[in-house]
Amino acid sequence: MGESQLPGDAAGPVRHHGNRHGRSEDARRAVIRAADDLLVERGFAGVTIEGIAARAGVAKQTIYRWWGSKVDVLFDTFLEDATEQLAPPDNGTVRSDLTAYLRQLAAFLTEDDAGAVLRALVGQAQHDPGLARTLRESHLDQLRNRELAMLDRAVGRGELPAGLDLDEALDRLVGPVYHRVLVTGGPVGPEVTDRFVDAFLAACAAAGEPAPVPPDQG
Amino acid sequence: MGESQLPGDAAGPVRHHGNRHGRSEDARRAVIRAADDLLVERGFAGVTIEGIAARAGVAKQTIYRWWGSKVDVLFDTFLEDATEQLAPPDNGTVRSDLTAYLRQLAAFLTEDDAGAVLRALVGQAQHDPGLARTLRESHLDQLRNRELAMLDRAVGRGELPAGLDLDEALDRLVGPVYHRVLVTGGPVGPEVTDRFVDAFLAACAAAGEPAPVPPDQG
Amino acid sequence: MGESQLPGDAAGPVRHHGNRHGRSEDARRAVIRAADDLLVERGFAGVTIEGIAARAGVAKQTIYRWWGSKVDVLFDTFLEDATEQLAPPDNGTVRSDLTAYLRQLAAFLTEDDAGAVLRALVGQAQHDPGLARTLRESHLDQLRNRELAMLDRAVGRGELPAGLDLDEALDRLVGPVYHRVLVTGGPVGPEVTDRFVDAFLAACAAAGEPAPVPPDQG
Amino acid sequence: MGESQLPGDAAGPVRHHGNRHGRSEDARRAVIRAADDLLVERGFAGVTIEGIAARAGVAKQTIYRWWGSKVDVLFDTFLEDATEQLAPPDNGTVRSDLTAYLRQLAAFLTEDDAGAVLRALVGQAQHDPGLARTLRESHLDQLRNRELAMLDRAVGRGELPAGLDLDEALDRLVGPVYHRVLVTGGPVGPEVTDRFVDAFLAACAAAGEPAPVPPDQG
DNA sequence: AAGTAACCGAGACGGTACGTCGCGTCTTACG
DNA sequence: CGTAAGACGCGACGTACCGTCTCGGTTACTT
Repeated sequence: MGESQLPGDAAGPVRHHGNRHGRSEDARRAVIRAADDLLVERGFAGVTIEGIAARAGVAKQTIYRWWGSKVDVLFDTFLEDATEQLAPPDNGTVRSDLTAYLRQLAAFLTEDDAGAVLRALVGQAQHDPGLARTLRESHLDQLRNRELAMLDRAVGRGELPAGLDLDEALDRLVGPVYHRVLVTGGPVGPEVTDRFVDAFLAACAAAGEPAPVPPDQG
Repeated sequence: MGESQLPGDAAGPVRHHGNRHGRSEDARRAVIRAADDLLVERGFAGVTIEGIAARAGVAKQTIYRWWGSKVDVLFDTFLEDATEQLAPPDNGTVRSDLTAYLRQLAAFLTEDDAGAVLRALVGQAQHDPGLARTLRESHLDQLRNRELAMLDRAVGRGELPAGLDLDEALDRLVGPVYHRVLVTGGPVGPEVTDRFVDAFLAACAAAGEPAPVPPDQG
Repeated sequence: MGESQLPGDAAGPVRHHGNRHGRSEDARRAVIRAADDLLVERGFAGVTIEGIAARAGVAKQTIYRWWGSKVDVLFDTFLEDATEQLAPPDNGTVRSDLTAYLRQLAAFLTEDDAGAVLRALVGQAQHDPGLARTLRESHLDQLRNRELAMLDRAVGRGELPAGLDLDEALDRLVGPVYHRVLVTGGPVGPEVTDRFVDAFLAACAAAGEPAPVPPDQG
Repeated sequence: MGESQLPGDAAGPVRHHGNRHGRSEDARRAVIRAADDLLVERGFAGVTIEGIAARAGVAKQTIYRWWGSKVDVLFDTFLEDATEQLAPPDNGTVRSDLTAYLRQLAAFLTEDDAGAVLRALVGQAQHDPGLARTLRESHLDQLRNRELAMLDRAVGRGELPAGLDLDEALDRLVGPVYHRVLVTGGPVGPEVTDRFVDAFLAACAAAGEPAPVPPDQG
């Protein structure tokens, strides 16, 4: 999983074809493109190594040389178009940041091709602990850190209470969105995500004051 | 999907054996049991029709006669042991109900065998819209209705504001739990779920009053 | 093989249907008819117990109750229409008897439905010694005896030499016909079979005299 | 049927191993050998693609890649060991040639493993016109041509009448042998085949002279 | 007239083998 | 040395029939 060895990123236009100078960039892109297309056209089960190879005009061995499985290829497919697509913003106010980000997240998950890939990967991760780990380490953790930074900026600005557990706060924010997308299939339009932000901010505001509803006595 | 036709339904010791009167109850249970065991022991990929058949001492054709796929079998596996396992309680107070339920939900998803099946099904549903639909219609909707009733009781008692959108409220409650389980893999122990309930109640309380933090002007 | 128990042959029109008095004649005929049709329409491989049962509107068990296999059914099929179809004639002269019989045999094997069944059975008998034995004992031996009697009559009339080995003579007569039908697929029209008879008779005639060509000295 | 594409043809140690240059010769031989063994040990019904694959240590797909059915494999099995096994001799005299050849043929059909394969193929050909055609075109016709040449040499030497229909003559010669082997199961030892030759030669001799028995008047 | 027993249809069952698909590994020839 | 090509052993797929079984219904001989 995730054993994809990227080619010489910095080295400029390395672009060979059946030679001794490193992997073929053409082949790499053809594979990723083919995998993406197949996922969108035929769904996860329709993505096979043989299918990718045939569609990309590439030998199976070439795929196995650089990736470990079809999930690995999809993973690169995902990284290719999605890495910077989900950028927690920095607009200056919590409300603005959060509403913007949740709208962006919802749209990404439901409308973007890369979002479809992510859903497929998260789905597959339920069957495959190794993939789950790779997925988190290679992507979700970075994203999460950027999301946490967004919250941290709000704390710095005094918009969120200092003692807030940012991890849990984040789950309370994005959790409902993921839940609708992955589990209920319910709508996640801007009105919905905006209200999620409202509720989140209301809870945070209340947490900074004496709780108006006394805790459970039992 | 979900094309399993149950036999003698409600009552009566209907216990046939492969004749014109319907399917063999023995075979049905052996299949479901085998699928469950295989999922727990070897994971989703380790569940195969051939494997189930061999383990259950049943012919493949018998499985194909009554179920459409391994997912279908797992679905019945899930219904078998989980239908009543997740019962939103009615303890008399919101806080008590919600903390109890979220603890129960988290434990189910992370510790119970049926929870493992549910995670697998939700994962597979990401690749299979038909399964997603069946899963919701056959199970998740009922559960959700019971969950909504739990919230509704709290509204009736005046513990939650009357104008609350219960659907969104529910997503804000259980969403963070599912998110941790399905996406981040973070912990969902009682302390965590209790704090989720705290935050939820705080937000609801605030919603019933003039908001102490003014909404974003932009 | 050949375990078909025929019903009370002599007892008149025994014709019941789901009772305790013996097998259903309707079912028996429907089965035989279905098997015959299937053989002609779809060939030997297209004859299956399930297919016969479905086509005859009969339960599989009914077939297994009275026959042992599809070959057994075909066997009855064959006996039904072919037992008396191949009757070595008694016209008074060898030449007449033999030409008539060989023409009849060739036509039966190549044109008659029952001939198709016989070819199928002989074919199957190559794979199945048990069937081969049954086939000979139940049918071919009787036929052969009638054929031998035909030759014996000719010997009695002095038309064939007294010392003739009738078994070998018969093989020299019908063997070429079977060979063409079963092996080469060559034509076996009346002109051909008539010439076979000519040659046979010529050899027999020569055997009654001093051989004009001296035997090999080596 | 007979769609087996042979590799390196005539000569040269072409010995590849499952690459772009053609099929694996090892696999081909293992398959043929396994099929042969299974036929001899368990009969035609005991020959299955799965059985062959297992015994040969070969994947089913490899068999299906190069052959179309078990009959196809048996066909190659047969060609492998039998092509030159039946060689009509050229000893200089008809009697010598024919007695030798008929003995050889009878022994081949009744004792040789390849003979068993041929019997199975001829049997199967009764159910399968395609196989019948292939069998004739791929093997029997060549053999027949060699047999006809043997007779033709005798005609050239003046040992057989010039006007003889060689095709029919051949059927009269080998037909009785095939008949015994395929139909009656009667013995075909040297004494028997020698007498078949005697009769054949007697008929031919008589055909060259005024017939001592006048033809039928009716 | 009721009971009973043999045969019927239907069809589910545990199996074997089918022919296909995709896996991941391999060997080669080319550039 | 990386590539396209593709054969290989392997495992699982979903299907077709096999031969066995249990069932409820029908019918005609008991009693």
